[in-house]
Amino acid sequence: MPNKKKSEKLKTVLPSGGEDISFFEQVYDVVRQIPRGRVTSYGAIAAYLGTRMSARMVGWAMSGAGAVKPKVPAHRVVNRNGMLSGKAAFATPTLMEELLAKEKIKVKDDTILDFEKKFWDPAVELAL
DNA sequence: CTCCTGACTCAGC
DNA sequence: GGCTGAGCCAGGA
Repeated sequence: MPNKKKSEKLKTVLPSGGEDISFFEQVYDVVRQIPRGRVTSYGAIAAYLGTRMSARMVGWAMSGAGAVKPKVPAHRVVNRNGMLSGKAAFATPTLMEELLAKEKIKVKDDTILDFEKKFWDPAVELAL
């Protein structure tokens, strides 16, 4: 079956230094490390990767989060406001909220309550 | 090959 | 204090 590495398509042009992983994989790696009951923002991940302004790429990387394995808890990633901007990208627009609810995360009006309290900063937790 | 859009964010008005 | 524009990287038409 002609299918082995879909990520190969996402092959990046990262500077030759040893890092062959793409920007997307870096995002996935960080997101997978998000502990249960915690959430983070695209900007935080982007900042952790060193590209604060490329938060869009982070969100976009999440577009393939459901297609990449192992599974990426994209539902724990929201925008800077804590709003579930990407809920529409899930199987169902309510799936994201449900998943968060299972982690004891309260969501009101598509926005995470106590967001800053449940906020998980990779730059701090991972202390890179 | 060029143009546009996209799960964002910041700065300016 | 809310809206608009610009910047970011990458992929699809």
